[in-house]
Amino acid sequence: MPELPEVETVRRGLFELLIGKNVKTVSCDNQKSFPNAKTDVDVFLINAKITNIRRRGKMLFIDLSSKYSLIVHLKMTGQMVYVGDDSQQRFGAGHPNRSLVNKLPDSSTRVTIGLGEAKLFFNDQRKFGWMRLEPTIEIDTLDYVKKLGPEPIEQGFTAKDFIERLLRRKNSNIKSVLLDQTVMAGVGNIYADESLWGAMIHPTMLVKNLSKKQINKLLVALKYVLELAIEQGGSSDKNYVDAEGKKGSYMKFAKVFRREGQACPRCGYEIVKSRVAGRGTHTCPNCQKANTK
DNA sequence: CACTTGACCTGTCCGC
DNA sequence: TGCGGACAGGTCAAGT
Repeated sequence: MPELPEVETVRRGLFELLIGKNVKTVSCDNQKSFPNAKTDVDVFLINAKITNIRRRGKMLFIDLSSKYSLIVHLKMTGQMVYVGDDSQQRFGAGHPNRSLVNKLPDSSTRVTIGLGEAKLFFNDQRKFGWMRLEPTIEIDTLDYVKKLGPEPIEQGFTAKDFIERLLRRKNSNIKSVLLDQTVMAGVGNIYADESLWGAMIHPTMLVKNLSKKQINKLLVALKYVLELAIEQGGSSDKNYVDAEGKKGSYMKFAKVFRREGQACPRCGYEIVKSRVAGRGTHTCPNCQKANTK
């Protein structure tokens, strides 16, 4: 579920809520959600102070004064939800978040981190997500961090870089390359479909058959959708919520994602859903031609 | 090497 | 109303 904009939204929320807080208790009810919990938690997590919250691709790093960091991957259905003393006041009576926050922990809660009066819940319905405790200084050397490509929206990521990265897989279809975290980090199914629509490129087009102009247009479209989605607090098609339990509103702006059967906002043709790279894929068959060039 | 499939899990939705 | 199957935004391993 959560892609770069969703994870970034969670990061910003956690940054506001968690910095300076001390971890007091940790409970984990699913071993796989926190594999090294047993061995390291007592020493490096309990009584540690939270000093920073960072993001890389779809991963979160919660840095601690113990020189360890909690690395979190939300995968499809993960949530990091903070509930403090003031959570009830923050959301007035009748606000949907008030009841959501009230219900935690729930059946999807895998890890509960006690922070004095407040609590941080790692919820994950499908149990694909995980958190691990690792020495902060070693994060960049971990295989699953090291292999990540650059962030498409970082300062200094140019069209030249983009072309160079894409061409590493020139014989592949463009959608699977956008989803490849080693090419670029952070793009998932929603923003792959949305950016390809924006650039009027069919997802099955091979990278080598794209013109330079099309690739430039794709980068502009990709940055646009990612930045808009961050502004909108991400996309909540289903499970996703931010650090306060709020849903994101990008889906209101989505042009094709989950809009099969509706009219393309650009040309009025009916949006279709197909399968590309093993994923549900949404396109406008008129704006995005599969076989040009 | 590139691509597909299945696996990891649970919940929901759709058709019968 | 109940049941079975398909499907869901991520990633990895294994197979073709």
